[in-house]
Amino acid sequence: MTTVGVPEGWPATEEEARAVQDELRGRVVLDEPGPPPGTGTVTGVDVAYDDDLDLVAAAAVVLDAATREVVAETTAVGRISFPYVPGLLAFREIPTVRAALDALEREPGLVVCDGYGLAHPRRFGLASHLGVLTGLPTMGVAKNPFTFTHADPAPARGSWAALLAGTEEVGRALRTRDGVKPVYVSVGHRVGLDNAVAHTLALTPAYRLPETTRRADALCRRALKEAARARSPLAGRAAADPDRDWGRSVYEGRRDPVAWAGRVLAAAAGPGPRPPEIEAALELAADPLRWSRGREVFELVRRGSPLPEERAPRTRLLLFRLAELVAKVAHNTAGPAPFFDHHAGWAIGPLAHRLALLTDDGPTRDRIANAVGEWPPPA
DNA sequence: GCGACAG
DNA sequence: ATCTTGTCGC
Ligand SMILES: [Mg+2]
Repeated sequence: MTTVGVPEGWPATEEEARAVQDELRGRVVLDEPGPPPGTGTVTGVDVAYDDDLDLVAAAAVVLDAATREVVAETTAVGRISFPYVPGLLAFREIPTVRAALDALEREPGLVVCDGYGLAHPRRFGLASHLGVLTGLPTMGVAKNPFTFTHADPAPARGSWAALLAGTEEVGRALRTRDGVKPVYVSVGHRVGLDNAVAHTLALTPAYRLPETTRRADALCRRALKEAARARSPLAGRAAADPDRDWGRSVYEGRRDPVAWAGRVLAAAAGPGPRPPEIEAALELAADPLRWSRGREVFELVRRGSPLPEERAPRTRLLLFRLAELVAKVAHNTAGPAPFFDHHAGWAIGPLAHRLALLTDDGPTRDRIANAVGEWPPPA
């Protein structure tokens, strides 16, 4: 298992990500038929997430194309590199998927992705993107329809209906099992559509989804559980927690939770130079007109925050956590659904308390206590 | 402007 | 994707 961070220069906004797609889309190769089904190897890639733990796990499983037996498999774990935005899935999945592919000791052959390739608003879905970045032949098999409408294919396995963008066929809804919901096949890089459909049928001897994605899906989920367990061995328990109860009462007693959270963060950050992420959270909290941008600030803070196992100063880690909570509370107050955990604000008081106990500076400690407004009863 | 929207 | 028990159907 390899570990990866967010790549240098990785897009941080939707605008940047769309620009990257427009830049790279010209490099897709669409005039190669690609490897014939049943020859060489086929590898499935897939990703599983735990957004709360900021964890992504990817798997690559190489199958013998003729026998469909597993001949190699790798996993990689990384941080969340981008939020899920329809049309920008690749920016969320690719860094960790690439790490898993790079860890392979043998050539992957044709790569089968869990999602779309050409059948994408800008003709540059996950499979296309991965193909351009790796040079490997790629195709996409999606479980759900996306942008393009299609007729319902006949009930027999092998039947299909075109995914049409105007008059252009960008993919096919393909029935892989009799009477079962179709999958959605589109080409990625260096593979033709007929060939992609043939591969999909060759990979679905028993179930709706290709064996490649079934195996990669199972493996990356296992890898995610393993990574989550390694990070917090005690996760999963829910015990009575007096600190949490106190945090709840402090938070819910506030007239203006967002401004309060901002003042607590300001006190905890102390005077002097502050990391830009903290600064952003402070500016967010200070201006009600910005609260609806809480989600973006949350993502900014999350990207900049040190990993729990990193040997960064404890206070710095907690400060970033506090900034995340400020952004969450702001979003929950003014932002559009979906909301963060409704109880996010409950953690602010206890977190500030812990931070205060860790600071050597007496005045800062007092300022934090002051900003919070009350202090937990001694245990 | 509103809703839909791969994983 | 993820949260989760039972339940409807072959
Ligand atoms: Mg997937």
